[in-house]
Amino acid sequence: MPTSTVENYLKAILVRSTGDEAVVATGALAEALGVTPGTITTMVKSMASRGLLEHQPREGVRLTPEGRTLAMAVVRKHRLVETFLVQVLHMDWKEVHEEAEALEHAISDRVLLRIDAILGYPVADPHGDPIPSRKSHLLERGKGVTLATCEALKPFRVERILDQSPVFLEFIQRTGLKPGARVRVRDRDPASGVVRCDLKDSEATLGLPEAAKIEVKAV
Amino acid sequence: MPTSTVENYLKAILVRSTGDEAVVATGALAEALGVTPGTITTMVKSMASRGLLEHQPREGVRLTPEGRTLAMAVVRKHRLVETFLVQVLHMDWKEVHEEAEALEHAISDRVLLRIDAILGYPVADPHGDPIPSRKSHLLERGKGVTLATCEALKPFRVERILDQSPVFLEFIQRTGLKPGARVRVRDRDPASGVVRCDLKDSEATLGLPEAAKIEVKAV
DNA sequence: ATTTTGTCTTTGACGACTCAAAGAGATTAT
DNA sequence: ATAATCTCTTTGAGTCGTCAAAGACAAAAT
Repeated sequence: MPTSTVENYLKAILVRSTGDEAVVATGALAEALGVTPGTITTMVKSMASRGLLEHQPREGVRLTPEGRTLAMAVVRKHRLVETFLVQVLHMDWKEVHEEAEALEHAISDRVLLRIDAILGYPVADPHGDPIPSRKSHLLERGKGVTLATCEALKPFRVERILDQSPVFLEFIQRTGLKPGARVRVRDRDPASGVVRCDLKDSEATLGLPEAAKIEVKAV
Repeated sequence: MPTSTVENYLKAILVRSTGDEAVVATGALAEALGVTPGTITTMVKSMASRGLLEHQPREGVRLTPEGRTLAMAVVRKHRLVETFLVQVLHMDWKEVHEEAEALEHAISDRVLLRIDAILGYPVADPHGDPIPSRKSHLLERGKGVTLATCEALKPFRVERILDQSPVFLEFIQRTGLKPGARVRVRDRDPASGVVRCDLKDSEATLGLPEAAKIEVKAV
């Protein structure tokens, strides 16, 4: 039974391990977890000795199958809890991320199953992030189509919000760019870095980096 | 913000501090928390220096008003969570104690308020234990009327189960002696230590120490 | 009054997690 | 090629919660 610290390390590595190599730099982890680089080195060594990951000094870190499975379970818990807090406890979707951050380490599999059942086995959380199934070993990555890259003037639907920070979610809330919303890019100006979108009966203006955090799908 | 260990110490002291003096022996805590006496001494000293309790060496320990308030909040969380797990998640009431044991340290006040509201501000958990209100500073003690002491042949109602251990709850479940059940003591034999009770359409036989763990109220 | 017994405290140590600061490797710039 | 820079690792130290074992105290027994 990993401690909640180890669970957080696993989760941070998993959501950052992209593509084939799936190697994550220790510096990125230090940044993400808010600890000093030395702390990461120490923890990573101990996790490696427990078989949760492989550590190539000065290269980075890669989850073993076991570490990956554990990490997936944590992500699953987190996203199911988020969904539960919104759907059943009617909490504000801007608040639930941090609540789930604590709860994900305290909830047993038994309770999680009940939650899953009550929610009707959802496949995505309120931010549009996919909820891994119980046996899944793959974390679906974003397809890469976002408001920063999608074709202009064609209709899309917001699929997923790739940034959980309160300020950004507050903006999403304000503009109505939540998962499920219909959206069309009116124009995109690389020079000024501004994207203008039309929604059902409103419009939104945002910067390119922010647009890249809103994944969309053709509709 | 106390750690979950400190919260457990506070809770253990609170539920054991009876009557006026409200002094708890450190040995009782060691027993209850499953740690060695030396550990209790160490923790108790650090909690005393934080103003959560007073420690009379070789006498015992007494919560300060601050410690008491904190402890009440933990008990409140525990019992609300238990109630939630049974009523909303439809979990078996025999399982919820240990689940709540973990969850009580991870749930924010915000979430707790939602839970409280959804449950309709209950005043007792599934075992009949009173749920302290948000500002309450008193932990209601058992009135002392139990199946071991109540008048025979008169009708009573089960009010509260004073033992949360799985084996005992399993017995309660089996016999139907759950809070709310109507019960009448047919006879009590001090020589053999046996109490026989009638329920709605069944009967139950139990030992005197066990009968003392079932609080009842005249009806 | 002295010994025994039971309970509580002290001491030294350890594992998990963390930091600050110094050191080592690798990459980029000059 | 050498220096500068950036990133990562090492080292020494600290906190929290824990244990085992040795010591101190007080109440009960003789």
